[in-house]
Amino acid sequence: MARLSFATLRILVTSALPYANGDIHFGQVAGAYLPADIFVKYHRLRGSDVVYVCGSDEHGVPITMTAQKQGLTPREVVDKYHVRIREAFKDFGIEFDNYSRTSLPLHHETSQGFFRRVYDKGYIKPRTTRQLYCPCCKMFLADRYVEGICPNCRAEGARGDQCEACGRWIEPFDLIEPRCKTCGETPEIRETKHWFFALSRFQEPLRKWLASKPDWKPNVRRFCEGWFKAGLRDRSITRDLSWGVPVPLEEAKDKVMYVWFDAPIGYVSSTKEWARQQGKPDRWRDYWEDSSTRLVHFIGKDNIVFHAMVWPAMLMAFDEWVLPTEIPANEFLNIESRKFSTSRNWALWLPEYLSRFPADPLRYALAVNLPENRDVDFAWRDYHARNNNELADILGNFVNRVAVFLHKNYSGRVPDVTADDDAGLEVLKAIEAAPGRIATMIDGFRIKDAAREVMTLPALGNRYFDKQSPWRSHTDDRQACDRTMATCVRLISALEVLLYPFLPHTSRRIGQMLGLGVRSWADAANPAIPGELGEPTILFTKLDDTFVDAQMARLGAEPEDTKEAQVISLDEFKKVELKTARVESAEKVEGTDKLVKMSIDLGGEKRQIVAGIGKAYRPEDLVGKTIVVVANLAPAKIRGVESRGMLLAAVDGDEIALVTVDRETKAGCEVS
RNA sequence: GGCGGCGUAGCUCAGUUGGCCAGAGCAGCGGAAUCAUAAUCCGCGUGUCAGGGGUUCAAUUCCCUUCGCCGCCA
Repeated sequence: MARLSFATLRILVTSALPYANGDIHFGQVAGAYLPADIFVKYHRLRGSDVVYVCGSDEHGVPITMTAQKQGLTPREVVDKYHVRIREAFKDFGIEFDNYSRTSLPLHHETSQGFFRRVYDKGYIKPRTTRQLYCPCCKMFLADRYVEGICPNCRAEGARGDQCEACGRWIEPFDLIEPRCKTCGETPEIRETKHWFFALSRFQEPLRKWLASKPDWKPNVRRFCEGWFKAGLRDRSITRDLSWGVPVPLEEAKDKVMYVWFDAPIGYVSSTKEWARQQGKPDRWRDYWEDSSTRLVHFIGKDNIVFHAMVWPAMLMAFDEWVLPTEIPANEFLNIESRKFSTSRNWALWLPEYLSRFPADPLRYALAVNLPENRDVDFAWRDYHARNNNELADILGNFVNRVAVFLHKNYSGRVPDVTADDDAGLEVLKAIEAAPGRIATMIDGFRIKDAAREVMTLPALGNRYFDKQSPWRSHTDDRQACDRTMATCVRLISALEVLLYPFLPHTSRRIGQMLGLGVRSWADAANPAIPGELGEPTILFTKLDDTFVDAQMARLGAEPEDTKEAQVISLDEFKKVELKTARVESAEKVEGTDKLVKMSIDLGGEKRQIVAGIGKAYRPEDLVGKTIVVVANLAPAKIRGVESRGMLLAAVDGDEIALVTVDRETKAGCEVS
C-alpha cells in the first residue's frame, strides 16, 4: 500500500543513460525506456509532481575506439549518435522532461564537484598500478584491447580479459606475445597511478540500506546479496585517457574519470539542465535534496550492480542527495529465441524500425510482454498477431464500429443519456474500476499486467455491443439503442485516457475524434462524452501474411527450419526449371556496387537478368561464362531494372562463387 | 571451478506467506451473429507444472539430486 502514496509525492524518474556509440535497440527499449515512459505518462495524467530525465552517456574507451575505426573524432561520434538516439526516442513517443548529454560543461562541472567533495571526505585515494601501455598509440590499453596467445589453451587471438577459445579469464600481463589491438605493436608494462573509490567501506551501510527495501524485485536483491558475499572491493575510478571528465586534482591532470563514475551523476546534471530550461535554476534541488523525493531508476539487469551498489555508495559518500527509492530492473529481451548480439547483428534497432513502421504497435507488443520477471522472447510472428488480432481487430475495430454506426444512424451525434439497465451498468462499473486497478499495477511496476488490463476494456466493449445488438434495437427499441451507443462512447472516452501511457499516438487520434480536451487519470473513471463524434478513423493497419517472413529476412535469419532440413518431393523440385545460359554481356547497374545487369543466351532466347554479385565479380569477367539460371522464376524489377531469371551461386557472406558447368555444353541445356 | 537463475498447455507468458478441479492470450476445433478494418461474440484443454528422490495431512510452490539453457565471479 505504501506505493499508492506515489501520487502525492515528488517523483524523479530516470532511465539508464544510453551509450552514444550506437543506435538504440529493442532490448534497451523494453528494459529501461518504455516501462519508464509508461510510468511517467501515467503519473503526469495523475497530476503527480514527476520529472523524467535521461541523456546520452558520451565518455569512455569504446567511443574512442569507434571514433578511431570510423576515422572520426570522439566528439563527432557522440554528436552523431546523440542526435540519432534522441530522435528515435522522440519518434517512439518517449517523453523526457530533459534529454541531456554527459559531454556538456554543466555535467563536467557537476561531476568534478562531486568527485572533489567525495575526495575531500577521504573516500577517494590514489594507488599505483601496473598496466599495459602501447608506445605507438601513446595510451594505456584497456584489457580487451590487448590480444595475444592464451596462456591456458595456447589459442591465438585471446583478448586481455578473456579467451574466446577456452572461455577462461585472463590477466592481460599473462598473455603470450601481447599486441595492441589497434596498431599491432607490442605493449609494455608501465606503472601508473589511479584513484580508487572506497566502496569497501560501504559494505555495511549498503547492506543495511538494502535490508530496508524488502519489496524490491528479487532479481535486484539477489544480485546484491551475491556481491555482499564476495565482499565489496574498492574500485578504480580514473583512467589514462583524454576523452572524458578531467579529474579535478592537480596531481591527476592527465586523467579522466572512469565513465561509470560520471555517468550516474548525469542524472543530476540532466535535472539541473532541466531546471535551467524552466527558468528556475535551483529547482533541481527540490528533487535531489529533498528526502521525500521518490527517486526511481529504470534499468536493465546488466546495470543492477552500478545502480544498486556503486551509485548508492557514491551518494552515501557525497551525503547530500537522495538515494534511489526504487530500482525496477528488467531482464533481457531475446530476439526470435536467440540472445541479442550486436556483434553478430542479431538485433533489432529502433531507428530502423521507426523508419518503416508506426510506434504504437511496437510499444504494445513490447509492453504486453515486458521482461519483468525473466528473459523474454520477441518474435515478429507475435508482433504480427498482436497488431492484427488485438490492436486492429479488437481495439481498432471496436472504435471503428461504434463510430461508423453513429455516423450512419445518428449523423454522428452521441445520444445524451446514461445507461441504467443491467448490461449498461455493468460496463459503467468496469469503467469506473479500471483507473484504480491499472494504477495499482503501474505503481507496483507490474506494467505488463497493466497493459493487458487496459486491453480488457475494448474486448468488453465488443461483447457488450454484440449482446445489445444496436443494429436491431435501432428499429425495435430506440431508447435501448441510445443507451448502448452512449455507453460505448463512454468506454472509448475512458480509453483515450487509459491508453495514453501505453499507446500515446493512438490515444491522441481517439482524442481528436472525441474532442474532449485534456483530462486526468481520475476523469477516466467517469468519462465525459461529446455531443458529436468526429469522422471514424482506422486506428491500425493490418499486416499481411508476408510480413513475418520479410522481417525475418531482414534480420538475416536462416529459415526457421534449418535444424531439421525441410524435405520436398521430386514433383516440387521439378517445378523449378534450371537451365544453362551463356553470359553475352554484363554491366553494373548504375548507382549500385553490388548489382550486375547481364544479357544471357538461353539457347535461342535472349534474356536480361540482374544479380547481386558485383562485389565478387567484375562484369567484364562474367562475359562468356556458362552459368546456371532458374528460367521460370517470376520476373521482378530490381532497382527499376527488369530481371527475368535468377542465377545460381554459392554464397558465404561476401564470398560468392558462381555455379557453372564442368564441361562445355550448349546454352539452354536443362539442368536436372 | 564457485555462486545464482531459469526449465508451466502446440506458441508466448502468468502463477512466493505450500492446499479452491493449475491459469491467460494466441493458434486449433465447433457454433452464433452480420453494425464494423471478412472485423465480432459464445463453447471446447486428462498439461508426467524438465526427470528422480525427500519433508508434509497436502508441493508447480520447501529440501536434495540428475539433465538442459543462461548469467555473474575467479
